[in-house]
Amino acid sequence: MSTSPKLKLYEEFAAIARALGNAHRIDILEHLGQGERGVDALAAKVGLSTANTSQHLQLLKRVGLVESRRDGKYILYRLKGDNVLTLLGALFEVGENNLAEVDKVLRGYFHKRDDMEAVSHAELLKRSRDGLVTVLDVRPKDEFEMDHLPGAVNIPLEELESRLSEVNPAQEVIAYCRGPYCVLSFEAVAALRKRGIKARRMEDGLPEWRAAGLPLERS
Amino acid sequence: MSTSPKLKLYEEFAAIARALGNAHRIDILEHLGQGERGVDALAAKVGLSTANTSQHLQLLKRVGLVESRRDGKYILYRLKGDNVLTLLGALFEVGENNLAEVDKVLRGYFHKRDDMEAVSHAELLKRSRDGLVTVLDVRPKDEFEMDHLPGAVNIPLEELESRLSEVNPAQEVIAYCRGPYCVLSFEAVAALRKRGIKARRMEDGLPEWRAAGLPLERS
DNA sequence: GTTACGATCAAGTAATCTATTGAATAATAT
DNA sequence: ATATTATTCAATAGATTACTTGATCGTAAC
Repeated sequence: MSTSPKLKLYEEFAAIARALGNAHRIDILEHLGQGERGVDALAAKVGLSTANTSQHLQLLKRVGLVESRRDGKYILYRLKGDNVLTLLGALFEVGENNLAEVDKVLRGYFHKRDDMEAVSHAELLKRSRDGLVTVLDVRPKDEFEMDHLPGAVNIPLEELESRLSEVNPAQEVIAYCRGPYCVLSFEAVAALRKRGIKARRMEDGLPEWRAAGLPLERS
Repeated sequence: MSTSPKLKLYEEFAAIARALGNAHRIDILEHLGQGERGVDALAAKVGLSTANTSQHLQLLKRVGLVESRRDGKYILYRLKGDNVLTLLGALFEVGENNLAEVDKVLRGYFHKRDDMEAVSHAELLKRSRDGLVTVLDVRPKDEFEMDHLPGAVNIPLEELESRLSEVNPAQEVIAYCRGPYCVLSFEAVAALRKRGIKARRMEDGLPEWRAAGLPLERS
């Protein structure tokens, strides 16, 4: 059995899986989910050296998870198609359902995920259109500017404390962030609630919103 | 930043991905998709030593992709929930769409996949109920006996040549197998067509059929 | 041209993964 | 009890992976 064609195929699939087999690369993919990024910018976001980030990106590219284009002296990387997000979603779901460790981290750190009943895209859209809620984008300013939910207000998490007056305390706040496990929105909801402001999280993040074909704004 | 909680979480997800990062383990998962199996039996199917298979299985178990139970002196492993199949499906899809290598193998070996327009579950079910087609299960006898599509005929691929007379040449044959990349059904369709018998493949395999909640038979 | 900057490459080290071997358990059959 | 069969454990060698460092290459600005 000199490597059957099936195994050859599986070897290719396994290579894709291996590419997902590193926490930093998953982090990189989440950031790319926000939109195109250059290597250096990404490196700063994920806290790795440029060279290292470049290598991770090349690996991801080799297995077809991301693609790149040159823009002047920058090389911009982006996710290659929506099925990458689907794959990540499937991976997260298995983890959340099948791995006790994940559950522990979620419950322990993320202040009990279920407590913060997540708001679905549909509900957010409806209540936002009716003017019933404040949609809060807690990502850094540069990410917000590239793309955000329609009508969203941007207060990066670090500034939330100091800019609390900008939030209308009479309305419920729905916070969102990069993805389903982005810490920022969990923290934001917790902080707002401590101030007595009604707050919930959107069920996932901007990339999933975009993948669902829902409208976006750019400023 | 002493490993943020997000990275800790991603590390768990990455561990799951790494578990999928080996062709043999994907093979094992495909076989487990057929149903519960003991270690030795599996080892024989996937062509690995018992010890090695055991280790792979334990790894898969550690990350929540499979679970096990004892039955007498056997320890039976099975997939842990349907989302594992979903994850595999997502992985396959990314590979098929984004990786040129995969496409090459598919076209090269599998006699041009698109040529054999795959039959959907719904179409198979309908045409089978109307008695218009022969549903052919080309997996080994033991797998067939555990579970198979209703009304399916079992002729393992190796026996197809010699048992060709059992196939009604007036009807179209729909062959299926273990999963979307199971070689057997591709081969079977090719062999049948060479004999002038109309034949197509089901779009994927038995595990996906079961996961879709469609009826099964046991003999 | 020269300089600056973003990105990649090449080489090296420590850590991890794969498969093998042979020994150790665990349950059943005699 | 003892033997048998199924599975796991422990130790190991060889391959692969992650990250660092410093050199190199491409493009744009001066």
